[in-house]
Amino acid sequence: MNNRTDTRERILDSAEQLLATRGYHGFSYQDISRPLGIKNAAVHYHFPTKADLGVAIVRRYRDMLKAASDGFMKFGGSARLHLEAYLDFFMKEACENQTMCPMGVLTADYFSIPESMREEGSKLEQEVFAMLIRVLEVGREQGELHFEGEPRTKAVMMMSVLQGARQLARMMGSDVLATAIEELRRELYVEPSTAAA
Amino acid sequence: MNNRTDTRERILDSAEQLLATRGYHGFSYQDISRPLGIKNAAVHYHFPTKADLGVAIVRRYRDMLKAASDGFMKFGGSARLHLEAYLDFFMKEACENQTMCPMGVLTADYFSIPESMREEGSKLEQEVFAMLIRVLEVGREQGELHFEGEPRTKAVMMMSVLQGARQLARMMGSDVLATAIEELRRELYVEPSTAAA
DNA sequence: GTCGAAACTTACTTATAAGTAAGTAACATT
DNA sequence: AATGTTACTTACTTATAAGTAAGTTTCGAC
Repeated sequence: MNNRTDTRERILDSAEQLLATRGYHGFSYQDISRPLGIKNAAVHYHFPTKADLGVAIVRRYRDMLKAASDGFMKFGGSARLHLEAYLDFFMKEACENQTMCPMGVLTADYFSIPESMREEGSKLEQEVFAMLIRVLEVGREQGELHFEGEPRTKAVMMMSVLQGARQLARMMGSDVLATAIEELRRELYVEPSTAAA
Repeated sequence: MNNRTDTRERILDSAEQLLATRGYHGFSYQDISRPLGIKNAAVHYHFPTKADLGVAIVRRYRDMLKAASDGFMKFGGSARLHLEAYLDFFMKEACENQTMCPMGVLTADYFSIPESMREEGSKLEQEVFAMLIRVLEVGREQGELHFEGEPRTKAVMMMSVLQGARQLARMMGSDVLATAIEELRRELYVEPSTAAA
């Protein structure tokens, strides 16, 4: 059982990395099995089809995000700190291996991935979106975050910027993502000039 | 010669569409040849390798953008109208067939496309980026556009939002992109509140 | 009317992806 | 000590992608 979980988990780790780097059609079972020193069919044992594997990756990512978010709520949970944690995590993940945002992968390959993966991706998207909106709402109430208009609109802008910048950074260099995140922080944290003077 | 150009151009049209819909690894020469009623090898005649085809698609897109931008300059060319033309074009292209932004495709598949395509993509990126920065600079001087900070930073944000929102719209629906573009316009066109009251 | 080049088609080859069926080693249970 | 289940491996099959070599048609120039 220890061994079982181990191999399964290692496959998922490797596949997640490959998916985020090369997209759904950009890697094969061989790319997973060879570096792990196992056989192709071993991967099929744990994940009969590539669709199963894809779904499992997204599901695990959802679980991880949920756990991280829940864990954060337990510590008082200021909206600003919650957001900071997310941005730090996002930035670190992006810079370490130049991967795409998981939502970026899913939307890029959207019309060529199995239906089951699309469904799982849709759930992830709704959860991330809901989380962001919630943080923005609470943050504004707490006076920690500042923005005009609907939280939903701001959430759309933030998700788009993060995903877009992370992808652009692969081609243009990581400072593009750093610039974008810095600007997002500035917009949200600095109070509008009405309070000044 | 008429016929030559015709088939070549039709191949490019079809391949461009496929690339923007399914990514570089998501389509094959068959997907191109079959609907056109030609043979697989006919595609290879015009584009010996898939890398050649990919490069040609990006190159043609660059040429098209350059022509459109140049054409716009001839008509007086207010920065705001130039930007409007680009946003309209972008929105229309996205909504008609739920394609990705060309830069989105290139960055998503970045580590699994041929080197030659990466180089061509890099040129496209620099041109789009330069164009955007220029429009922002001129627009601010003309008093048509309003934003804080460096034009480069604003350009990074805009490119990221456009690319990110266009991809997210494939999963979440086209109103996400509409919302994002509307918000971009609002930010740029509405003067900051210091001028009011 | 023939020659040659352009624009293909026919008919392959080679590699790889995804998946399966049958067998085996280890270990856990009764 | 036999039995079964888990976690694999070996050895395939099938499909498809990418590319190539050689032949064919068309059509304009000479």
